[in-house]
Amino acid sequence: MAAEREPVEPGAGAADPTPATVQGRELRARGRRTMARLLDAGAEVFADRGYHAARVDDVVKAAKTSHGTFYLYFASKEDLFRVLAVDVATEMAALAREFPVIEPGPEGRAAIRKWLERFQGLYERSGAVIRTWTEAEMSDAEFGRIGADLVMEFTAHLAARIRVAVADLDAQYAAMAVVALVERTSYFHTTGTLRVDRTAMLDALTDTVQAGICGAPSA
Amino acid sequence: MAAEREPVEPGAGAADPTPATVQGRELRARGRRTMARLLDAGAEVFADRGYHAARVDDVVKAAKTSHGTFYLYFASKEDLFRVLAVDVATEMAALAREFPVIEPGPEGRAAIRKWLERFQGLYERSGAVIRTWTEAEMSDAEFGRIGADLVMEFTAHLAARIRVAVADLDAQYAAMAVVALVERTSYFHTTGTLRVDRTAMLDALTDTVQAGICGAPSA
Amino acid sequence: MAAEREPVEPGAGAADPTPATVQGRELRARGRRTMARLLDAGAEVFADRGYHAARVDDVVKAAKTSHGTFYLYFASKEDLFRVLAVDVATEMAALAREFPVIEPGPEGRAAIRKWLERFQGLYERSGAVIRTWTEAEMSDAEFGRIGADLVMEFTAHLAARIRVAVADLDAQYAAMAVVALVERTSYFHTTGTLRVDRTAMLDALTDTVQAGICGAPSA
Amino acid sequence: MAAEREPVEPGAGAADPTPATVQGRELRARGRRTMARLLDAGAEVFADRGYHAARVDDVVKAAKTSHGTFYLYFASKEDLFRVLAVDVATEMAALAREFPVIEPGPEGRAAIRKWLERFQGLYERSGAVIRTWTEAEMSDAEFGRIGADLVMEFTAHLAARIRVAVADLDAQYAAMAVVALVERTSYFHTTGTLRVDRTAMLDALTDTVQAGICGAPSA
DNA sequence: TATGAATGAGATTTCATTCAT
DNA sequence: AATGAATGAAATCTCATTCAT
Repeated sequence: MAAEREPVEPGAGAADPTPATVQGRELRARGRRTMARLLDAGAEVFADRGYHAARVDDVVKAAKTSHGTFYLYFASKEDLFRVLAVDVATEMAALAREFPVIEPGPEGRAAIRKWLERFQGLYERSGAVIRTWTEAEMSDAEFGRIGADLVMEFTAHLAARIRVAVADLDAQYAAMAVVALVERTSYFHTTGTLRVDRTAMLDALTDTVQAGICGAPSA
Repeated sequence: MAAEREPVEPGAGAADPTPATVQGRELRARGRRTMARLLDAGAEVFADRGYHAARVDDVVKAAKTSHGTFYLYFASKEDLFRVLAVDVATEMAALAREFPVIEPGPEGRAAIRKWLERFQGLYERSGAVIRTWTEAEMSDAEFGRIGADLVMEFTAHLAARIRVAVADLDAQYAAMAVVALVERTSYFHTTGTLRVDRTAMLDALTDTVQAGICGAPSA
Repeated sequence: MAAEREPVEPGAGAADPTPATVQGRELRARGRRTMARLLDAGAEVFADRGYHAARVDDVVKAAKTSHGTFYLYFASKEDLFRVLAVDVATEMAALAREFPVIEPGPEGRAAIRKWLERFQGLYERSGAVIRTWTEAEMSDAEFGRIGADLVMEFTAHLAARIRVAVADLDAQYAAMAVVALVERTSYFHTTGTLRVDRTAMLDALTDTVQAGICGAPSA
Repeated sequence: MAAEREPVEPGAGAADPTPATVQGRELRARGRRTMARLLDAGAEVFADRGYHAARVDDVVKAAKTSHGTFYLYFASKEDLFRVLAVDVATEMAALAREFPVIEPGPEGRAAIRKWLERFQGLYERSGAVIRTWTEAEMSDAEFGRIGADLVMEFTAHLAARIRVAVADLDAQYAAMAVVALVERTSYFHTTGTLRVDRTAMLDALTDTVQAGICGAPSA
């Protein structure tokens, strides 16, 4: 029935916390606040219950607003998720571009360590969204692509850096190994599957990455 | 939903492909065949669509049977998943117990390589169920435990073996690293996120594990 | 989300009161009865309230069944209406094919009169569906077509018969005039807009048609 | 819906394009312009989508104004429609009063022809509103009455004129036949169901009316 | 043992109308 | 006089589970 509504402009841009336009409407200050509340609520609810179990009702309750208002800002539950996902993916990609060239010695170690710390921070905040990508069996898988694409981009950036460091290693593979290591470690840590001290974990991770690529422990 | 039903005897045992008793009923030949069909169908459908998107209707269609029959064998959709999950978890645990002691040199390499190949095979067959654990936000979270428990057990076994090999390394951490590496690599490979040749992937993985633990590449 | 359900086979055939297959399922006796109840209820509710105001809830209440059941037989409210509409359209078309050759004299008159009576009967039973076609602004107008097509077919059949009777009259136009006259008269009568006795109305109508085409009153 | 609101002064008068007072407020120049825009937009949107499918949102967008403003001028969507409908009904009634006495011969023919042309013009402009009356199943049916009343009035006027012309014919019925013929023909023509040239259609219509009432073609 | 049919709670989405500035 | 934002009742549709044969 709905049929002839103009095609809903996909969620929103990305970088801005709250965009100036949604679904063709201009947003004023109040509207922006409301949208921000919805985004926060969405992130929280998806984190708590996962994509499927999350009901729009939970989101609007958390945002202290109404169903009607929700659909003023997002075309659907999926749309909300997409906005959040694209945001996180963008942040991740930016972080990947800042992955340091791996060098032996204490300076190299410090650089890696610092980067990992940032990654872990991001994961702690947005891990729920990231993990939900795995529920990729969402509508038409058109969706799981966001996750897969990100992994590819992420890996590519890392591989570029690693190539600089060690020529005779399969950089592509190494990059993937780093991604696997870092992501899963953060995953196990954040979900509490593995109870390790955060600092200890980051230290170990740093050593592994450096050693794994430079071929020898830095100590 | 399931609400107030008397506690249903949990799905089935584990090792046997199809058990002799379900929900208090004896199973004859025909019954066993039906159950087997349902299990196969379940594995396939969960693999294709993920836990939430999988409908009981899809399962019974794939098994060429009816809704009524489904509930003769399983107390619920969750019950079916649990049975499948426990099966895989059991296999995984068995595999973990056979993780070889890591040794330098070609023999060590061969042992690792062989083990990894088996893991990869298992993952290829049952990865869907494994990945679905990540949708852990299922009812009562009582469910995500299966996955977390398995990871712990798996890691523990590996750590035990590693401890034998290299005393002065944080075995616990190393084990987790191996798990992360192996699982994610298989994941990326199976889902097609990263297009690598299977053999090349296993070779690289083998090297990494051996080097990572023994401190030097085997060549 | 729903996404990948097999395309819903459009309603059903037409001529049979209740078809043997819906949405891929075979129908047994009980199923047929239920479907028949739903069709009856639908016709009634659409008649009472019109397409838009009719709620699925009204239909299932009238059919003494549940929402779930409704969607077992029809893909949507629109689907139900389409089935009813196609049924009526088919009956109408059949009736049009039986429109008599218009002849002067008492026999001609009797033939016309008899046909009009049948038309009026059909209209009385199914007028609600027919009138609803005017609400043609339903999804994509793909729908109003059923009505428009029927009018065209109807008119074409009549024109063919009229051509036989009077060569020098614009048969196409005459046919349309007859359609207009007959349909609206039935409409005004059925809705009570014009309170005329049924017999008187049919008599007058008969005279008009005969006179209009043969050029002179039959008396 | 509207539920328990105090009775709102019915939309507006009728004859004036835009009245000086709405809902108790005086209208200045700007206000009048806004109201005119809303009326135009309403006519257009109702024509395009029909009463039910028309959303207030469509109307305000077409009028380049806001929801809030809409309710400054109309108590409800229904109110807007009523205003439009009453306007058209008034025009129609006026037209009916001018229906000529049917006389044989060229002068009679010309008079009829002229009148029909005016009718057709009006129908072309306002047909959408007229057709929407058929969606009479609006709230309380209090609404379909407008249409039915109009038809009655229209028919009554015609009957009066016809009575003058031919005493021994059932004038009441003849009038209805004319209404049916004229309205449906215009309908089929405007909606494109029947593709006939406008002039040809009017000619044929004229002949039919004259012949139908005077008993013989004018030629 | 098997199955087609039925159920109904619950999830998403729409849109006329009101509010606050 | 005007407007963007908010509201929430109501409608459609889905699907795990139970029933009756």
